Amino acid sequence: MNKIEEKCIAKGVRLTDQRKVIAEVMSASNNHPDVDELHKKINKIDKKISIATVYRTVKLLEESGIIERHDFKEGKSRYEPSTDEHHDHLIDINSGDIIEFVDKDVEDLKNKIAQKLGYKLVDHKLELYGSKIKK
Amino acid sequence: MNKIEEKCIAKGVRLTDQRKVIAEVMSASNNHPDVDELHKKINKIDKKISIATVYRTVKLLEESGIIERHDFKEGKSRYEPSTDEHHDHLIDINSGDIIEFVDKDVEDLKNKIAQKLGYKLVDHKLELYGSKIKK
DNA sequence: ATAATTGCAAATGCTTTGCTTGTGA
DNA sequence: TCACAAGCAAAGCATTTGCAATTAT
Repeated sequence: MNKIEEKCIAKGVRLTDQRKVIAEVMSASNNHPDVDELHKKINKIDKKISIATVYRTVKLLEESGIIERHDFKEGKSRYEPSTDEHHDHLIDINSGDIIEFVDKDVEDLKNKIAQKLGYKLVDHKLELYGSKIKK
Repeated sequence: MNKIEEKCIAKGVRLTDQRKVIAEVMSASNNHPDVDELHKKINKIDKKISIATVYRTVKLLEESGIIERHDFKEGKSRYEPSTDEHHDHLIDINSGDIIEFVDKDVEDLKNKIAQKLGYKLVDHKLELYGSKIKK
């Protein structure tokens, strides 16, 4: 059983056949798929799962904190399994590749800034857009 | 003449009556309006300007670097006049208020991280979402 | 003059939803 | 059993676009 299924059980999210397939594909993906990409992969396993179900499930999983949604500079959302440690993203503006990174200094700064402004930090994102430096 | 009109001339962006009104409203706004809010204010000055023109103009101005688009966690874009110095945003999750801040440490860190990952930084954004701390 | 711009309405792309049928606990 | 989930098609919302008429330079 994959991580996402486990978390569904832990959170009391009902596991249907469709959700199991979605959980499986989502767990196996490491490239922040959008709903359409997800749906295509899912349909290779079960042709009958509709895109509406993918939308509903992805929303449910996000609201349960099991996966995370990102809105990079495109018109659509991308998803990834939640991780224990917060990380940020660098998006390659040429290839579209998404690189994850963790930076403690950034995390500290975020909190410090929010506090200075009189706010409790609830969520945050740092996105870097760049082009590869040729060696 | 406002800053946006000035920049249009500097960049060779043709100034139509409609664009002058849009530039004026955009210049006067300090709260990151979305296209609909913009259109409503514009229509108080000139009822005949269509929302399609607002969309086209806002896109043109953004591509010319005269204004900036932000996609906060809503389904729509918000705009603000470009500034000389880069700044980031803290969004009040309760009121929707947007607070701008400049933090040199953050700017330095962004560059350092991109460089470490082998990228030249082209664009970047840090968004903090928080709730006001009661005093 | 003429290439660019506008307004309108229709089209788009992503996402959500109403409704009926199916199903997991 | 029965509240919840799925499939389908239709609707929703922000944004873009084709086209004919208008306008800035």
